[in-house]
Amino acid sequence: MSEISKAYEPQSVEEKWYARWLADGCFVADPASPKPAYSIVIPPPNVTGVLTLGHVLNNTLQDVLARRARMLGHEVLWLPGTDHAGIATQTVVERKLRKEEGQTRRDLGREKFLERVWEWKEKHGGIIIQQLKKLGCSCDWSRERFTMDPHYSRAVQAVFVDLYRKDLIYRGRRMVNWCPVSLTALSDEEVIMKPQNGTLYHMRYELVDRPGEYLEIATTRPETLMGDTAVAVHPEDERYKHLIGGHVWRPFPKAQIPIVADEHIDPKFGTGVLKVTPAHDKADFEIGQRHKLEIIDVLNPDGTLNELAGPEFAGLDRFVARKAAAEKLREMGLLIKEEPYQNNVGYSERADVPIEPRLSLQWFLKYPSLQASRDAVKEGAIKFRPERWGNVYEHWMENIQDWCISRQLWWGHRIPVWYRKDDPSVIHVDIEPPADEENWTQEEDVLDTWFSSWLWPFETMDEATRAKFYPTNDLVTGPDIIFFWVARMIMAGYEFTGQKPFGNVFFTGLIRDMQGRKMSKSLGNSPDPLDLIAKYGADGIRFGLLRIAPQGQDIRFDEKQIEEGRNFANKFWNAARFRQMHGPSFAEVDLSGLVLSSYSLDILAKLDDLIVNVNAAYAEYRFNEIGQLLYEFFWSEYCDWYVEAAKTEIFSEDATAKESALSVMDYILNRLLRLLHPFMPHLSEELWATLGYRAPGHGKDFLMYAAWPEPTHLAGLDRERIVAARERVAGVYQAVRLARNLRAEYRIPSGKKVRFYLKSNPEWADAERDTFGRLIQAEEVTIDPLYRPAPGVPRALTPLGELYMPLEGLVDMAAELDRLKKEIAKVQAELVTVRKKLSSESFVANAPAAVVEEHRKREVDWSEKLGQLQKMQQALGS
RNA sequence: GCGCGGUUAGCUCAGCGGUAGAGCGCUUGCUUCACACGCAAGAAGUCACAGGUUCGAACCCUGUACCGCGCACCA
Repeated sequence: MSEISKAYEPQSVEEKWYARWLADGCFVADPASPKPAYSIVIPPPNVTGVLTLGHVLNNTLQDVLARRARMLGHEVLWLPGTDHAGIATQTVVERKLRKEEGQTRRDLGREKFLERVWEWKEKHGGIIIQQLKKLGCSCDWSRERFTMDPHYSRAVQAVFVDLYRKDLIYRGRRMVNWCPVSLTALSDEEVIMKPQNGTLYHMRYELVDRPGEYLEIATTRPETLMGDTAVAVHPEDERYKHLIGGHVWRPFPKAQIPIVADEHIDPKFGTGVLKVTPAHDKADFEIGQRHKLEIIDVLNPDGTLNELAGPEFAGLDRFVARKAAAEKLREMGLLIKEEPYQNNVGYSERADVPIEPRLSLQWFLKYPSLQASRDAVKEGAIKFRPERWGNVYEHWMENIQDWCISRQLWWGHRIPVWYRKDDPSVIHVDIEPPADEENWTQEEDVLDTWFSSWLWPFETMDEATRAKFYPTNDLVTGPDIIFFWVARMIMAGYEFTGQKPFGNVFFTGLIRDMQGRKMSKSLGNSPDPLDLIAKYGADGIRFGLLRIAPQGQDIRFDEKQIEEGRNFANKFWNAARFRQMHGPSFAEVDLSGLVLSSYSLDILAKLDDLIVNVNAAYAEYRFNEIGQLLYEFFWSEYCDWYVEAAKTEIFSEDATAKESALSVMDYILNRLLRLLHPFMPHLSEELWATLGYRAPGHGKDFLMYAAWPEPTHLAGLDRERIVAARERVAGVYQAVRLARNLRAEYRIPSGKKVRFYLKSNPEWADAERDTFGRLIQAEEVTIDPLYRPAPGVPRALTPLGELYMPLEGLVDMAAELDRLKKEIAKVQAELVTVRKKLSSESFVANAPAAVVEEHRKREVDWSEKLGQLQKMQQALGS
């Protein structure tokens, strides 16, 4: 046991233990183990990802669950890995290519480009995995998976083929969300509605049959009018009813387009007339279908206008074209007015630009196993925490639309479909290409990334692993991906394994900044967790975050909270250091062999309560409460009270008493370190080793494999004695508080030793005198049942007896009288409140006996206090 | 528009039917033999508002206001 430094320095300790755990294979899961299984799969971060505070919270929670499960004797699998993240990764590599080589992916060609992406992935990908290790995550790294591992890729394709054969996958030309930057279709979930300040243009189209008469139309998108193939009004709209069936002139390219009637039109909006552009709006497309309208697509995939828009617009960006079209209308005298207007526009989640509804040929999936998936959550086979997310899930499932699963990207799982070169309507759908491959061309598109991650809980496992560890126990994730990932995993689980993929889903809250804003790179309000780890230690950030992370509630991040975690670690460090200073610790303590002080019995009983409460909080995943419980017990009960009280024994000449107190400290610290381990693994492991503790565990020497402590209920000890001891300790502590109060009231400097007189029965008060005196910085506590205080000596009525603190003329008496007066008024007010309550018949009749009893006691206490104060007032006044 | 959260001490948050709690910050005093990343004492809240249920409400019910989120959306 070497001397340890005053302040905890986490960096070297954390590195050391992480390396040892790894070297010893502590995180490796054994499918052949006879122990009961416990498993979690990590929500695979993007390969391009770097650690955010969200990840820290999320993965700390998983680590807590995994580490506790190990201590409870489970064989634990925490399966890590990363997601290939189609668009994100492709974008990163494309950007790099453009910047460094001035090339586009098309310059390289598909194969060469993909080689580059893999190269990038090997070199820069998965930084986040290294960062998770810094956090202390106990993942089984030997099983790290990637959603484009060869096995995994095959599984993704097999699933596609399977669903195709079940008629759940089909190809169709439909309106999809098109991202003009990423140049791919997106699913509905990848579109975010944002309010936009735009302009509502009022324009007019001339009636073909009635030259000189016009229909007034309001639009936010004049640049698409070249694709208009009708105008629509509500069939019952009296203003326009007579015009239905007629035509108007589309100004450019000039053409006659019909006036149709459609229920979809809201007569109250704008002018009640809608220009119908079936190629560029979902609703318009549907109107077009109903009225068999022509579809004129005037946009290129990249959001510029094409030649169908006319030579003066072709090539213009959609937003430039908007102004140009409005300008042209103005020149033609067709623009009536422009007004500022706010509407909601769908944005591409990734590229952060407005998406374009676009008609294109895509692959779609009818979601499988919907019923089973809905029932699972509704009936509790899968439990969402907090439960309210179940409603969100149910609502989405109820209104679910087919999933557009094809993406016009290169990085991803290529769709296993081949078209015959001589007749593309003949298709081959299989994992394997057709035998005469040269006569076929493979589908260019890849699959949506989520079409691979929805298999994550089981396709990451081989058969033996799955037999042992699937279904997994807990999933920890953010509610923002409930549709993207959670719901789809449940469906995939039932569809492909016939089972739920996990039993519990714990949704964390979002971490926000102090202004309540989402953390984001562009705002620059997201602190780098690695900086925080360097500054406060991984255990500090873990504990700090866990303590403030309530159940599924958003969290405002404040570095102060992390500081608190670090301080807690430091306090632990010093508590261990204090223990270590007083000689070698006892690895295993048998309480029944010791003569225990009242203080020891009291703290041991509190430890039992702590274990019970911590277990109860774990059962409900109330992590913040666990943190709170540990903090309070350790800091306040153990350090502030027990250790301070036990110093009497520790510094005494009585070797037996000293050993008893030190043994109890070992007993407590031993269990406390185990309880702390999931939250602060490195520090607890270090102190476990420093103090030389061992515990009956699960075969390995590390704390991380020590058994989870159980409450003993102080078995084997005399119950009555415990009760009496605890009562006495409570009395002493209360007396200490009152004495300290007295000192502070009279502004006695903390360091000043003071003489106290205790008018009390010496028989037992004497036994606690040393400890009592120590706790109140007494020069001496004189116990004298016959003590006669001089008039006006400040006193406190304590459970130990009347305590006096002679001031020896150091205090200003006038100020003292003044203070007493105020105090008396306060006590009188309290008395009134209590008496009022007690005089209420209904209260006495209806409230539980214990509550009434407490009020009675309070009444007695307050009146005693009042009498006492009044006496003091008299004494001082005279 | 529909739904879900939130509103408690200066700040961040616990509490969810029986005298309002923690950490930070603030005030006062402490180089007390583990710890100033500390110790001790303290000030500080009509628990958003209005009704209701109850002997009793921050907590349950009904509304209102404001903040946030999700879903759906009208050009």
